[in-house]
Amino acid sequence: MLEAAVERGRQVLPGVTLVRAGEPMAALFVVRSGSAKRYSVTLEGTEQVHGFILPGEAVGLEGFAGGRYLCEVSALEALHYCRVPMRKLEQLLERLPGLRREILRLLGQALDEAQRLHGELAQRDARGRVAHFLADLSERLARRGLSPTEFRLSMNRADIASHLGLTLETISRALSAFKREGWLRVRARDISVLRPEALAALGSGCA
Amino acid sequence: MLEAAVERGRQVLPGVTLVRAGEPMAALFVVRSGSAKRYSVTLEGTEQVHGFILPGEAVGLEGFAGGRYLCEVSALEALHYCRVPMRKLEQLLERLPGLRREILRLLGQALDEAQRLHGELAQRDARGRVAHFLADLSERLARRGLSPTEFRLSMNRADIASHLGLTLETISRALSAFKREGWLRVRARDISVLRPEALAALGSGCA
DNA sequence: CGACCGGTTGAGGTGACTCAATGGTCGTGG
DNA sequence: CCACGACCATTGAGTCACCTCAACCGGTCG
Repeated sequence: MLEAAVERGRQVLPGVTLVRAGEPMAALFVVRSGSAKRYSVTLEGTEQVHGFILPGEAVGLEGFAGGRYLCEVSALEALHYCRVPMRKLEQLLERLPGLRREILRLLGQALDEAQRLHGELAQRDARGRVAHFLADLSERLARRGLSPTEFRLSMNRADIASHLGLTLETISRALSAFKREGWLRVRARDISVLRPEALAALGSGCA
Repeated sequence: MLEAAVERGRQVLPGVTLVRAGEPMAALFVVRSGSAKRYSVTLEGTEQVHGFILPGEAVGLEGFAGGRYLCEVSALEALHYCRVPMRKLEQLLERLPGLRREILRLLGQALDEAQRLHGELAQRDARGRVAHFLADLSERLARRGLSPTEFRLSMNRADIASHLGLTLETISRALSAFKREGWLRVRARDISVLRPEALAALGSGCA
């Protein structure tokens, strides 16, 4: 049943917006490949990046609050995704207790993630935040079977800065510092993690 | 059916912990009166306050992530609450599509709230965060029919500081500054808001 | 070749933190 | 009734991390 409801094989180019804040929540999305950024636009017109979406992750969950999406999501790379229209989703929730639990789990996880991020911003300094960001990215990539030590950042420094509540210069300086200390190799957006433990330590706890 | 499932009229004294991180998620709580703080304990043993719970608000939603609570919740004042055991909740979700939507809405709102907080921490300075905190509290109190301009903070400065990613001295200084400028009257935990517009302006946008 | 965009690096300013002292309020016990 | 201590809040002085502004570098595209 679930299989039948999913619309597969859609794709978009980099820069294309998947969902817009304020639009009615017509469907739930899951990214199959590529990556995206989730952000909102403040009253002053600046972007606030709330997070980055990797393969296997869901898009549009905040829409459950009021039937409308609350964030914009736009592709950072060429991106494949599938979508489940809300109509069908509601019908399926009626019949499949397992799916019910799964959706609740997804929402709970999103909440947990938001909470962890809150803790980071509230407690860590710039280097700690950047270290945590890299460690987190690394772990999420590994979970999808990709290399946790060699990867390419699909977002620019300004996006990372917005997400972490810093400036792009500070991001750049933190990366340079990690490079200088031999923890990373950095070439523009290509990252090689040489000492994952060092990052993890800075990123979660023993600052 | 819903009525029958709710266990009513429970109460606890200030300081008592309602749920603990790591415990199996046995029930969903709703606070009827009083207030509570939601926090997690970091590896170093410090508290990170994630939010404050007012009457009419739910406790324990993050538990959906993995069947266990992720935060501690403890009462700041004498507190009345009711609870819905998870067993019953699952049965009800089977039968009541309205309840299903309601739970999803609650989770979506929690996500929205977390996201707004993220924006605050990432973009605003100390005064802006404190102003937003007060404006938000004021609005939530008003929604419950309480005075939006005269209230008593049930949490201490350290809890506010932890929540906003600041120090307690900075909270104190911000409140004193607002007092000096004639926006507030502050006497220990008693707050009178004299110029709500000024707070709202600082708290959301026109910094 | 030149313009542009994203990223790096430097110099200087400042807002928030740290550390420390003072003040207020409440509950307890003399 | 007052003395005392505990706890919370306020205020001040000095430091430091991050921001701001600005110059520079290296690709890429016309």
